[in-house]
Amino acid sequence: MNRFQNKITLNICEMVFIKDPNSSELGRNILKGSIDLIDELGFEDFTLKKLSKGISSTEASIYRYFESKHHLLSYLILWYWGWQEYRMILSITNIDDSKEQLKRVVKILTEEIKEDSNFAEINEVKLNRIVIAEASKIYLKKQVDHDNSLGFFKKYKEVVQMVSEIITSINSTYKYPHMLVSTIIEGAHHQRYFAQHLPSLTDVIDNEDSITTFYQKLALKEIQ
Amino acid sequence: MNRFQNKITLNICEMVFIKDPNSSELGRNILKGSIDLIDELGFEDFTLKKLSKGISSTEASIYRYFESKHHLLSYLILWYWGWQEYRMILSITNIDDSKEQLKRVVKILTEEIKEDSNFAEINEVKLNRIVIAEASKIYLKKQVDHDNSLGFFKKYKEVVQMVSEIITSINSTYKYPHMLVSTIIEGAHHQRYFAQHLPSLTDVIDNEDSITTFYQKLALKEIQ
DNA sequence: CTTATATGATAGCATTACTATTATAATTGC
DNA sequence: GCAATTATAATAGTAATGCTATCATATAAG
Repeated sequence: MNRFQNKITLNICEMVFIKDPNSSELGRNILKGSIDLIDELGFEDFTLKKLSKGISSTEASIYRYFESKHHLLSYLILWYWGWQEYRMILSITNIDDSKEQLKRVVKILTEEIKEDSNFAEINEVKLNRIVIAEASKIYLKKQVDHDNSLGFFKKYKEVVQMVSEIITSINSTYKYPHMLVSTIIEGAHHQRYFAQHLPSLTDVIDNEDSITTFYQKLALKEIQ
Repeated sequence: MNRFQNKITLNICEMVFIKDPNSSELGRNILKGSIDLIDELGFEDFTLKKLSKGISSTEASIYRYFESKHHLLSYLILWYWGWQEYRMILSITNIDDSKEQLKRVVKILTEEIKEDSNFAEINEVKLNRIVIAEASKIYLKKQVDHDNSLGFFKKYKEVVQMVSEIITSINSTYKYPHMLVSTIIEGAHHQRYFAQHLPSLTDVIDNEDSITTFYQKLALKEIQ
């Protein structure tokens, strides 16, 4: 995968930011610093003031890139789904069997990210933890419809759509592809979180990625 | 169900409140008022100051019942799971077939609550919407381990455990009962929310409870 | 070398989440 | 029936938050 990285940039919809954080040193510091700090403190205790200190800048400067901390988190999540889409496409390239495709994309969507694949200033391991713990907070808000109209959830929807199409190509009569896919994605995130904090809500088996195994099997059984 | 209601009270673990809100008029006003207001404004815009105005009391008085607004929400969620546990038990009483039991409890956990069954000051229709939109916020926080040790999630775990046991009685070799159950519960909540706000993440079919149908079938197929 | 642009420094403001103090009303114990 | 306790209200206050506004300085482009 590495040899592609300097050839592509992930496009993030301009509605999420005021000024593209990829266009400057400060912008990239904001991205890197916010990922570190949100992962460390959690989104509620994360503030743009703390971030500005961490990257030796000021609150006012950060506000020239993002309208609010909510927008900043939304950007990170959007970036994550763009990245996942990219990984999914790579992983099924040249694979003809739809069932194998499904297994592979479910793996990508449910596995724990364990290494930082060196995408410039983005630490994917931390970002994955942030998505698990914080992503639902961006849509579980009264402003959801407004944010949706601005494209905040575009990449997430594309990911769901892509997997839904694989499912449909396996079983064209299956009625609930989107429901199944979003259940798997959100479910896997919950299970990873539960495994850490509320283990009685899950069934973790050591030395085995039971979460990925569970959802891969579930998907195939469900659409038969 | 109505004839039971004045005979039982749902016990909420004392760690969640300072003073039992069921023990006084003001306490009951707090419960009723907070359900109305959280449902209306969402949890982030809900404040104890606004609540105190709504129920003609003061912030300081509310703080004698609940340590924080987070504790108040936790109480409401805990009450909800106690109520769901009670409904589940009633619904499988005298039903011998485990598969039928599973269908019934999955229905309870995934269906939309449409009528207020008149449980004193609790409006279950609104509370159901609150659980869907806000419940994950109580555990997606850095304090989750601490809150867990105080029993904030006890009822939720009991509900998951109860369904897991039904699953095990259908198929004693099935490896992931808890994972399946928490996937169904959280999944159903997400789907209800998506149907309203992000419909492309789900598959809603009019005049049919596709969400309940989907999860009932999914559960049975999965554990075969 | 002027002018535009990006960033920094500082201050400020309304709101939030919560605490502290005192006053008053209602209940309970005797 | 009255003192003593307890519950609630009224008010004020505090530190932090999320965000804005202003002005100065550094840098870069034309």
